[in-house]
Amino acid sequence: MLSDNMMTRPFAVQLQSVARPQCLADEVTRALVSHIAGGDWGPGDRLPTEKALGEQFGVSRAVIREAISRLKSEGYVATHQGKGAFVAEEPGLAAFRLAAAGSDHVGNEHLFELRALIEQSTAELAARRRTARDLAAIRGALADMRSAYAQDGLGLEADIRFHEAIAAATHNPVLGRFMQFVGRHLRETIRLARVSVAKYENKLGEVDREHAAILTAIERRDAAAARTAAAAHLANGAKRLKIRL
Amino acid sequence: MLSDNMMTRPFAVQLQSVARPQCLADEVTRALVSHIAGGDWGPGDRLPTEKALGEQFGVSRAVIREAISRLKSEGYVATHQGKGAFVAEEPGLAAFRLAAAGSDHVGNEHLFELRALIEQSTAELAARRRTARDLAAIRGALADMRSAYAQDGLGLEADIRFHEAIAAATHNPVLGRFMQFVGRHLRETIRLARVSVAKYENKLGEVDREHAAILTAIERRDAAAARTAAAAHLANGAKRLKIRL
DNA sequence: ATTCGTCATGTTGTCTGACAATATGATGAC
DNA sequence: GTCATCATATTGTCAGACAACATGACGAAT
Repeated sequence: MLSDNMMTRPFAVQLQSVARPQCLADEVTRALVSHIAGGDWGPGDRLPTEKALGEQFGVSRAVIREAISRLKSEGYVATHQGKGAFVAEEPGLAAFRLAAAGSDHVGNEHLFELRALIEQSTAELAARRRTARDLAAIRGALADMRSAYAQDGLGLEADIRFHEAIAAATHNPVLGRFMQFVGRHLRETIRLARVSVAKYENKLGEVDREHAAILTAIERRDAAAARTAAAAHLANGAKRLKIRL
Repeated sequence: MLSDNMMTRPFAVQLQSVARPQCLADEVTRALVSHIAGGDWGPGDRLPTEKALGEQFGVSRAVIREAISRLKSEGYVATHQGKGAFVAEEPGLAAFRLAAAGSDHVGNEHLFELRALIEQSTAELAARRRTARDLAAIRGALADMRSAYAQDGLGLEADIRFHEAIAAATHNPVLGRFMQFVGRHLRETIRLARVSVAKYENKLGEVDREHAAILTAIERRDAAAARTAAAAHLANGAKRLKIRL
């Protein structure tokens, strides 16, 4: 990687592909991560010095430092002044990315399935733990969604708030934040589905009934019913999205 | 944040707390992230120029660039040569961290609960989709664990392999990698529990029976039983860890 | 008057060199 | 042998310079 012809010197023409890095630090970061994830450098190993890496990649120390700075914040390496940079015991443990270190994209069906699983468990937990406040937040989001429907809107933002309010009702902050993370990654997917459902199939009533069923179960503190209702909602959502699970 | 007295110049003594930054880029990164997460700078807003930030924080442009480089790789900002750095539409969406942007640590009970939820769903899916190969991998890990028991070991590494093999059997790469992520964060917690269980309570047989129950359910492709068995394993694990859920 | 090229300015991207702070081994005094 | 001292190597930081790009102002050509 990083072949000579594109990295010899500042003048890297490289006008072939649409993907133009435009940032040497990106390239170097990718290269270093793949070295670590690929096992070339194992936990505890010392990386080459910044000077050596700079010469190897044909870039200045500043670029190398930017790349290593990223590796540090992602938990791939730890540096010690005067000693060097060392691969961490559990490289990459600091942050989770949906796309694996090597590949670039993740199939929507896999992501949607992950969301479906979490959502079911979240609904179940929310039914057990929701307070009156939580319930009010969930009801409020559902009401906003209905207002949006009435005004010919999609209610996408309220939809997301609805699910995030349920996640908050679990009173598990990590769970809540992860739901949020996954949900927002699916946001565009959800939006497209919502458009087609609303405009061409007129199934917003169906979606609303599913949401109402979840809310009712959470109101009644019926954990099993909440899980079932969430599962139904997500399964139908997958159908509407033409995703097969 | 980053009050003047600690960032005026290279000579930042600051010998009060145990947390010694030792890296200005860390500090600047934290400050910038908290500005964005805190809403001071909203999506689409332009950040101050690198020069201005450098003067504001009392550090050189190189440090600012390292910090912004991290923000870019975490999806907080996007930069455009000649224009500036702009807050992303969905700041921080690129990576998920267990500790929220502001706080530093996450309670083990919350993390363990998240793992328990995922593990149940994972076991259920694995029961539906496992191939013969998957089954062999799971069996192998369990066998290794038993060998470790017999040799007076803890079998911790085989334990982790057991659960990761189940995750792999779902054939959902995102789910598998997330399980791995959470599991490794809990590794130390699990290890401590395993030590106490093995040495002082002699309950390794109990653990083994729970693992075997999960395996059997997956063998039989009995999704409901797999979920139940996983739930029981995690609930008992919580007890052994003295975590109340 | 409009359009277009040119220029000046500001910003990010990169390079270079220097020094400070820290770790490590070698050297030498005791 | 022990310990202080020094030289060296490496990361952390600073400073200045130039390249690449964006933007608006200005003026010439139509």
